[in-house]
Amino acid sequence: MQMRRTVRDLRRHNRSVLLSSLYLGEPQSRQDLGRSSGLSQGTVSNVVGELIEEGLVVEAGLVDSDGGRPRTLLRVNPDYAHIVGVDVGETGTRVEVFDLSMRPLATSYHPLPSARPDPAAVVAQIHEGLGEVLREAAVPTDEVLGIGVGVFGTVEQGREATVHAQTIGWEAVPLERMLRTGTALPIYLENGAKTLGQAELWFGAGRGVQHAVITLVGSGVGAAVISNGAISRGVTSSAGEWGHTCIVFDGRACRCGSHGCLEAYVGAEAVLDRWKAARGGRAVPGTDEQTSLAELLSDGGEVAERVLTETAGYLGAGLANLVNLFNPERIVLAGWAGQALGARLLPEITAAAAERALRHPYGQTSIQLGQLGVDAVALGAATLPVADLLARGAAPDKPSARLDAPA
Amino acid sequence: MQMRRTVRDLRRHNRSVLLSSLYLGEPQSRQDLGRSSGLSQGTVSNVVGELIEEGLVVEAGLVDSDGGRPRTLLRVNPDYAHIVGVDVGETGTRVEVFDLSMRPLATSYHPLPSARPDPAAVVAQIHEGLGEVLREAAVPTDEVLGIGVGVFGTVEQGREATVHAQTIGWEAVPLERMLRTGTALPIYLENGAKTLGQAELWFGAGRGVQHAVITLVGSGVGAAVISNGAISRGVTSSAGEWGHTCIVFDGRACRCGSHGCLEAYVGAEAVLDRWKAARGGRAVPGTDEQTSLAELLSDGGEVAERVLTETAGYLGAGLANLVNLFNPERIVLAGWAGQALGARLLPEITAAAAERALRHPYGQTSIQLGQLGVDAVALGAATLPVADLLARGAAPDKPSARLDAPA
DNA sequence: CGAGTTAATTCGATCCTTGAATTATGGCTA
DNA sequence: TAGCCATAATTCAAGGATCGAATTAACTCG
Repeated sequence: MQMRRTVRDLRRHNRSVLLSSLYLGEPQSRQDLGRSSGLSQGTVSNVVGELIEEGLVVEAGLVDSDGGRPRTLLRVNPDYAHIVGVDVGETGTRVEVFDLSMRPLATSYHPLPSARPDPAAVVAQIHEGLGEVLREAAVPTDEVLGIGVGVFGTVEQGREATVHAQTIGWEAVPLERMLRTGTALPIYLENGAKTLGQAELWFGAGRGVQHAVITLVGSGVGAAVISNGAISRGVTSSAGEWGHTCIVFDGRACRCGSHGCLEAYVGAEAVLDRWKAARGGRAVPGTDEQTSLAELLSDGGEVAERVLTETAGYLGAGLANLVNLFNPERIVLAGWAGQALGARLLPEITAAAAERALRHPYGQTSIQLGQLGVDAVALGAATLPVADLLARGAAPDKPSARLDAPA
Repeated sequence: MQMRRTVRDLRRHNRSVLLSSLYLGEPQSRQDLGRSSGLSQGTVSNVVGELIEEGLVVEAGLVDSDGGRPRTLLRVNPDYAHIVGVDVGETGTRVEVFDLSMRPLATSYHPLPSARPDPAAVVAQIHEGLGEVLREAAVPTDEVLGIGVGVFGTVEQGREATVHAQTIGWEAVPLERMLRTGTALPIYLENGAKTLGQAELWFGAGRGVQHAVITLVGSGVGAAVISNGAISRGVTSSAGEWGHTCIVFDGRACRCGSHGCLEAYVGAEAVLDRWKAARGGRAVPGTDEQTSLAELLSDGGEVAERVLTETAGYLGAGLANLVNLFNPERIVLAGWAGQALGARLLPEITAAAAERALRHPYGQTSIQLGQLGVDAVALGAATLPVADLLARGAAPDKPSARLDAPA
């Protein structure tokens, strides 16, 4: 039960409502805003005036009517600020700068030095990448709204976010504090699966949806659960570990230490393992997981097809569980392996899910492929500072960008 | 993104905050309220004055201080209104009246005439029970805040709530409209597992917790997921169908038509089936499910123990899935079979869950037995009108109960 | 070029919260 | 028993926000 206090919070909230509507929707006139928000014309005019004066919103053309003053369309000013998105993946670190409309302006990528990287090395890479992209895009630091970081492992939010990644030996790594040593910019840390989910929610296959699950199938398996338009985090932000739900009681061993996890059946590594086993132990073709999976998908032989059919069954069962537990409007199959498998097997996968889910909630769900590709982790990370901007209705500090307004 | 509008919504919201704090917490003074809500003394005084004038809140004694004016404690007036809670279960219909503090005043129970009851028959039973309990408790209709109904099956909220219950052939039954024909009181319809969850959340094992899952194990298996202090519903309110998540890929047939559902392993009926199979097909002792399960728990023989150990394993795996997906602070094992199994097997169950859940989220969760028993479905149903009262900060219509206040 | 139409702004009325000052209510001590 | 002190609760002017009606702005059409 959050508490609102003074009449000023009202204004903050209404700014937030209008700003969000402009950012997430199409350009709108003041009239449209009034109708959709329920605010009176006068108030909309007033608030919008403030936003324009601060440079957050700009007028964007007129739409002519058949007689009558044409409405002026409004949209968020893409040049109001820039945002940095960072994707700390299992193989490397990608840093990107965006303008406020999420157009990418510059990118940098550094592969990780080892499979079990030292946190300090990762932090150094991020700082380095940050300098590179800001220089390349010629963005001064004080025009950056904030830095969003999507990282593998569990991010525990608190006074200072910490990262847990059992598989590579990170235990309560104070990544936020470590990052702060190299920059004064606001830092937002979040699990990579969740940032990708946020990206698909705002700009991809989940647009406009209030209840969704964005699944992420790569070598590992995860999910971002969106409930009432917001990501579910649970008490220590580790909700959504779909990959480690048990789907075959006492089944195949999983790298998490348990048995029968979904990841141990549909994660890319697991799929290839099962293929290898089905080939009587003969190594699978391909030089890395991605090419091997491509080989499997194009093999066409009886053994490969059987492995794929089984995979579709397991994945369908996993999706059916999501349908039954969360009753979402939409399920998005994302992640490199998910996209690859889905491109070929989506009919089989949805059929397997339909067979196992309860009829009624299944009928309310559409299962789609992700639209943004894997790079979307950095994009999603960059949405974190923006989400904060929208929620506050204003940038944290900058009091007002322009002072050349009439007195 | 809900939109607040005028400055009056502010007042409504602050009323709601103070009222909720008084209802859900201990009696508090105006000072305490100010501190916990962040509102100024003056506003608290003002709002509380209104609430007292309307009869919603009463002063409840003084607490003396060491020198200085003693604070007057405030609490919600238990006699401000009454609430009716209805439990439409698979075997019968229970109707109860409560005062606002949820003290039960009268109860009525009608067993269902058949295993596949006609909706009209159920509605007639409810109306009948409603008349009975109001008469017995001598509560006039206009003192009833509303009727909460917890019903088996899925309740789809919309303009008018409808009920889907695949297993007994109810398809989009317009129960709310049917109930309205017999009474003018506000009606709140919700799935029974969710109302029980609400009861445990407010008054039982989930008190004060923001992220919880209340599981309900009876003949069927369900759950209520509480996220940020509120029940998760999903897009058509059918979220939480934990019983029909797949836990053994292509395992035992479930009555939902799928295979390997959790319910097909740990639902009371399924447990007894497995016991029967383990006895080589010999019927199990006991006249009904409840007594049979009690026999199983007290049998002590090797076969029975094996069945119980397996049950603990399956249930633990199901709970581990909840831990991984929802990252709750607390999991409550409720429902008659859940309570019975848990009373004896909780250590085994939690051990099985610990073995399968991710270490970090599991460490954040405590798994407990339900505290309220099965009758809590009606209690939870009765909380629905109260929750609405708290959210609005006032009763929907009644403008002001007392007019004998000073001008 | 003026009438008609629709968009946006302006401004007084109303409502709410804050924060300081004031009033209320008790214990303690001389 | 009277007066002082401490704490609780109320009162009230100031500041801020929204609404709604009236006004001003901008454009089309005949």
